[in-house]
Amino acid sequence: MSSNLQTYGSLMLASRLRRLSDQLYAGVDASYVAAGVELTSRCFPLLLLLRDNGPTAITALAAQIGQTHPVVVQLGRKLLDAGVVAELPDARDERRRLLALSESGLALLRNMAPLWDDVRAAVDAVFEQGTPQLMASLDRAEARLQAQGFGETIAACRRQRERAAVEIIDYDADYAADFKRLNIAWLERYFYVEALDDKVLSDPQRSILDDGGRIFLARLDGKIVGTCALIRAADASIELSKMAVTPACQGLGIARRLIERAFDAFEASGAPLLFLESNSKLQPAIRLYESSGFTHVARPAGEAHYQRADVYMEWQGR
Amino acid sequence: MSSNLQTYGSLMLASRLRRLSDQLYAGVDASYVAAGVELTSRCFPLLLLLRDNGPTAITALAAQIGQTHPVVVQLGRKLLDAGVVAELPDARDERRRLLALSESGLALLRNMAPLWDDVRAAVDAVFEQGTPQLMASLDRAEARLQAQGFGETIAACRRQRERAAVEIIDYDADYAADFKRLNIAWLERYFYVEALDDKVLSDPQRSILDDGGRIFLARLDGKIVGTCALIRAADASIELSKMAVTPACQGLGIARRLIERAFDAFEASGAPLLFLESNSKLQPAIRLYESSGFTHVARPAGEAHYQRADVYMEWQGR
DNA sequence: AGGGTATACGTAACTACTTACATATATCCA
DNA sequence: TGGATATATGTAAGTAGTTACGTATACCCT
Repeated sequence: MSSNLQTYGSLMLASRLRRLSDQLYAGVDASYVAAGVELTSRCFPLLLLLRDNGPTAITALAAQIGQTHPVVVQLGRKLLDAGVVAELPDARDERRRLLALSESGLALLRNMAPLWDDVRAAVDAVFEQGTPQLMASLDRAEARLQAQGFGETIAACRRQRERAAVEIIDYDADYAADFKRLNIAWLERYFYVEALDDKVLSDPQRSILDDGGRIFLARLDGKIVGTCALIRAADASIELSKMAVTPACQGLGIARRLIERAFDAFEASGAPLLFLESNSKLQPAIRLYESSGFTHVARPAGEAHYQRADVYMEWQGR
Repeated sequence: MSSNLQTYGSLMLASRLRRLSDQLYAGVDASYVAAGVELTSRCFPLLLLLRDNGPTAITALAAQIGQTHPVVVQLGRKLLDAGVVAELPDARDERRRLLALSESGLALLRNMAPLWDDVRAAVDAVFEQGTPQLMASLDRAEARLQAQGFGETIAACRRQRERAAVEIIDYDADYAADFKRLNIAWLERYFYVEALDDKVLSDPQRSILDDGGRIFLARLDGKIVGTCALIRAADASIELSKMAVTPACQGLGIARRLIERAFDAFEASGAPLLFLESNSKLQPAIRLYESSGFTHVARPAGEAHYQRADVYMEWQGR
């Protein structure tokens, strides 16, 4: 036997649910026709709501049946024609038009009771006692999807997968181009490339590593997507610098993991002080630094290394 | 809080499944757009089938995705335009047109793998570990519906309910009109009304009951829907007669229950013989008599009561 | 009080299906 | 072997929903 949709599991869930829904609708409609009911099954959610909640405005109905308001407008027309609902104005809001169940609508609903018993029994037959669990599952799923749409849920899963797939690795000469590319892109995005930048970025071996500094890289699927560096200052203190993550991979916690790795290296080095320089317009970065244990302190004597630096922070440990 | 669809339980299942399906489709499509996939999620069932089953004809694909063939024709056009499938003729059947996955289609599917992992993870998140049960439930429901459509399932439930709601009661003068109506309708449907019929049916009290006969009625929701009678013959044997069930209520086992009640009465009466006369063209009725313990025997001396009678049976007990 | 913004409803156009029907080829059977 | 019947595909029109947009009323804020 060749493959069919069942083979693909939950990937094809939407398709199978749609098909199931269509079959249920068709069956119910057929049984209504057989019973001489003139309206289709799609009309009854509306009628039941009107019975139980009294006269209701179009958009309120739409929200309750979980569909858009044009559906209610169209259904409403049919129901008015059939005489099972009446329309009345809303005294307090002239934009509104209330739909209300008519006498004949109420009579119709009373007549439906035995038919509906049959429908419920048929659902139970189809799901073989699984109906309560199914309904509970549906309730939960609807609540979940109300809180967070399915697209966002997928995006969250993607982020989580990528987060797990990101590795933090040590610098290697093979990555020189990546290191430069990421930092230049960052500079061009937020500032401009100063003379010192180009010197440092073009030869990280001499400008950072040979002095006892460190460079860390974040790798996702073999591609370098983030970096940061520890640079040894003249007085043996260490500067956290060259922090950059590609925009496509922001929000995956990569910066935080780079910093954590830097903290490990700093602590192992025995250096007396870890500081950083940044710019006040980089609020998300600064919040990250603050939440990682950096505090704003007065800059010690001496000039900032870069023109863009108007923020100075020192690390207090985790 | 006012009612919403959850309140109505499995009656609104079709509506809720449809809504859920739409939300899932929309979410998946959004994630495809975000990932730069040009095709919509509805295309992929087809592509997966082509990958796993090789070149396939239009209607075969339609059957496997569970939709009608025009869908496949339309989808196929889109997929051909996109270059992900190719079409080829079927050497053995010139009516057929086979769709086959192209190289770029295969490449596309390979690229989808991580995205689909996210979709599956998101489904699991939405159903909170309930996915396996849900899929099992779906499998069962689909199998059930394939064996018997939902409309038929509802009809079967209706029959069962009505069967349970039918009561067999004793005749009462209030029901004289019903008794006559049912029998006349039956006669006009299959034969014509003979002189003796009208005499018997118009005054059952004198023609049946006063001789020690019995009449039983089947009542559904207060309405008389079936009848049968025991008529005492001149030689003290008893004839089962006047069996009629309204067409709308046939198939509910009403005739059988009427007969069973007649058997009870016959046994209580102590009469020596229970027989019936019928017509060979009433095959369903005759099969019922046969399965209830009646056997065909030679008619004893004497004429049949009615012209239409060409079948004579006697009861051998249950 | 009045001007900008939000909300309620209606309408038009689009999507993803369906059913119904037309046409060509295949198959079966006397 | 040819004629009836069945099957494969295509096409047109209908259905149940959607999004996008227009208009009128309500609301909010200074």
